[in-house]
Amino acid sequence: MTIHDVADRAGVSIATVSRVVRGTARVADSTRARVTQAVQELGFVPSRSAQSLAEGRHAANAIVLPDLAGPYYAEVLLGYEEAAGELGRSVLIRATRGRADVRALVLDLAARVDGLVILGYSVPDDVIREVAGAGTPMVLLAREQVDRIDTVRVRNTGSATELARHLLDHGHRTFWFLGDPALSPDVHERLTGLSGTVDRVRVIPCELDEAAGEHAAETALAGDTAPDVLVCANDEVALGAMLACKRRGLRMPDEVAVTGWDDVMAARHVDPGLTTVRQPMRELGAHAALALDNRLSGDDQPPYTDVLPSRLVVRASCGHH
Amino acid sequence: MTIHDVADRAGVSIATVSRVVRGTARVADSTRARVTQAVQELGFVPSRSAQSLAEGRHAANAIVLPDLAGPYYAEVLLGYEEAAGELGRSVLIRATRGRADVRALVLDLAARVDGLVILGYSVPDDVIREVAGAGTPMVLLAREQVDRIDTVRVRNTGSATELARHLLDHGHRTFWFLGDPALSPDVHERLTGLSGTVDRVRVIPCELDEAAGEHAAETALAGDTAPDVLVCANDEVALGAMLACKRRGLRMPDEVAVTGWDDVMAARHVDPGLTTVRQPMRELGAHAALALDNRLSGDDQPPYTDVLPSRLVVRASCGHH
DNA sequence: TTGAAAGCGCTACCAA
DNA sequence: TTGGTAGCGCTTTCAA
Repeated sequence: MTIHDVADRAGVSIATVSRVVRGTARVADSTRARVTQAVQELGFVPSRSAQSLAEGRHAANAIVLPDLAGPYYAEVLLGYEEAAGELGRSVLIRATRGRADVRALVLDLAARVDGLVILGYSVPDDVIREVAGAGTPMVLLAREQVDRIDTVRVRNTGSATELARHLLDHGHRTFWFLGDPALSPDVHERLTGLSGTVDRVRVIPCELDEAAGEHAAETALAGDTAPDVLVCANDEVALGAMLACKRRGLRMPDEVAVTGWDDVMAARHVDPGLTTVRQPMRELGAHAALALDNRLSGDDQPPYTDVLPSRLVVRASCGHH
Repeated sequence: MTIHDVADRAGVSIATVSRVVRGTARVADSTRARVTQAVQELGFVPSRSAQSLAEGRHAANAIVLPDLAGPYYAEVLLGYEEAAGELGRSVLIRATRGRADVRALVLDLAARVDGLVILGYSVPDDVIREVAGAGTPMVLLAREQVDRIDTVRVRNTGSATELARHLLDHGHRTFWFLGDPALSPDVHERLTGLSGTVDRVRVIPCELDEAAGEHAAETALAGDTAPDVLVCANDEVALGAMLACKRRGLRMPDEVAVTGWDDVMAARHVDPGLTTVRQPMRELGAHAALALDNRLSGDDQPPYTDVLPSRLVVRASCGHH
C-alpha cells in the first residue's frame, strides 16, 4: 500500500495524490474526489519514515527523565505530553536510571526527533553538550543551565528559605536534611536554601524514595542529637520518615516535625498532614514543550531560563498553629 | 553529515561504511579502521528515517493510555518503558483522554512504530479493529480481548469476589459501589465480581479521581440508606470518600468501611489504612512489552490472554480484626 | 573484500 | 491543474 497504488487507482500521478493528501496545492475538485475515494478504499496511510526522510523532519520530540517512578515524573510527563500533543508532535520517552549506556540512548533518541527535553540529572553534562553541539534543539528541565540552552525550572532556593523561616518561627532549632543533593539539582538547591537560612544543618544523604527516607530517619533518630525537625528532600522521603517516627512512638509534630516537597497525593492524607512545598509539575512539563516548540519554529530569542513559582503548603506536620 | 561524507573521507564506498557501522558483514581490518576513524572524526550518526525506510522497520513501539494522571498509569508505563528499552525499542506514548481525534492519533502512531500497546478504553474497539486489520501488531492491556488480539490483564472479578467475602465476614451488609463501570474494563469487572457475591449493590457512577470520589461519597452518605461499606473502584476514589466521611465526623471503620483498588502509596499512609487490592502494575506493562516483542519477532503462537495475579491487602478501613 | 546501483515511499520543484 | 522526476540517506543485493 503505497502512494503509487493510490495513484494508479485514481488514474493520476503520485504528485497529485501527495497534493490531495497533504492539502498543499490546488487540485481540481473532480480529481480530488477520485483521489480521496481511492485513499479511502485502499485505506492508504503515508509511510512516516518516507515522509520524515523527504521532509527532513520527524514531527516528534522526546523527553529524557531519570526515572518514571513516583508522582513527580508522571506529572511532569503528563504536562509535557499534553502540550506536545496539542502542538501536533508525537512524544518519545526514555528513562535513564539504571541504564549504563546513556550516551548511546540519547544519541539514538536525538536521531529520531526534532528536539529533546532533558529532565534533571538524567543525562551527563558532556553528553548534553555533545548533542546540543551537534545541532539538536534542546530544552533543559528542572536543572541548571548548560551552555546557554533554554531552561525551565521552578523556584527552589526561595521556597527552601521560606520553609526554613517558617520552621524557625515554630521554634525549631535542630535541623536535619534527608536526601542526597547529588541526585538532583532540586535537592541540591533545597539544601542550599535551608543551609543559608538556619544555623546548622545535619545532612543524611539518601535516595528519594520512601524506603530510603525511612532508613535515613532511623539514622537521624538514633543519633545522640535528637532531631527537632526532619526536612526531607521530597514527600516520599518524608512519608518514609514519618513511618520511622511512628514506629518509635514519637509524636508529630510535638516531638519531631517533618516536612517534604512536591505535595503528592499522600501528603494530604497522611496523619498528621504533611507540610510541604507545592510545585507546578504539569506546568513545568508544558512549559518545556512550548519552549522547545518555539525553538523548532525558528524562534530567535536569546537563550533564557523560565522559572515557575512554588508555594509553601502548611499542614500539621511542622508544628501547631 | 551523511554516509557519503564518511565514505569520501575514508576513501571507500557507502556500502562499506554501512557494513562497518552496522557490523553486518566481513570488512578488512585496515578498511574498518579507516572507516571507524572517519566516523569518529565526523561524528557521524545515521539518519533514523533513512534507516527505517530502507529497513522497513522502526525499532520503536508505542503505548496508548487513557491518561497519565495518577499512580496507576505511571507504574504501568514504567514497567513498559523499562522492558521495551531493554529490548532495544524506543517508546512513544500517547494519552487520549480529552482528545477528540483518537482515530487520527492512533493511525499516526501506528505509522511511526512496529507495534502498539493499547491500555484500557483509550481507543474505541472499531479503531482497534481497523489498525489491527491493517496489519499493525498489537497487544491489548487491562481490557477485554478484541478480535483475537493478544491481551494482558490482571485478575479482577476474582479479587472482587474475595474482597466481597471478606467484607461479608466483617458483617457488612449494605454495599455501595463508587465508580463508573463504563470508564474502564477493570471497574466493570470489579463491580461484576462484587454484584455476583453480595445481595445487592447500589452504584454511584463517578470518575476515577479523588474529587469525584469525595462527591460520590457525599451522595451516598446523604441518602436515607446509611451505607455500611463503600467499595470504591480505585484508591483515589476511596481516598476522596474517606475525606467525605471524615468531614461528616463518621468513624471508620466502625460507622462506615471503605475499600479501594491498586494499593497506591497513599493507601498505606492514610488513617485508617486503606484496605485495597494490590495489582502488579509494573509487571503488567512489562508483560505487554514482551508479548509485543514476541509477535514482532515472528512468534507464531495462537492468540492468548495473559492474566496476572492480584492480592487483597487488608488494612484497617474495612473493619476490626 | 569491495563497489555500483536499485530500491525504500514520499515531497516538492520544474515543465507542460 | 497536472505529471515527471530528482532527491532525502540508507540497506542490500549482485558483480567484480
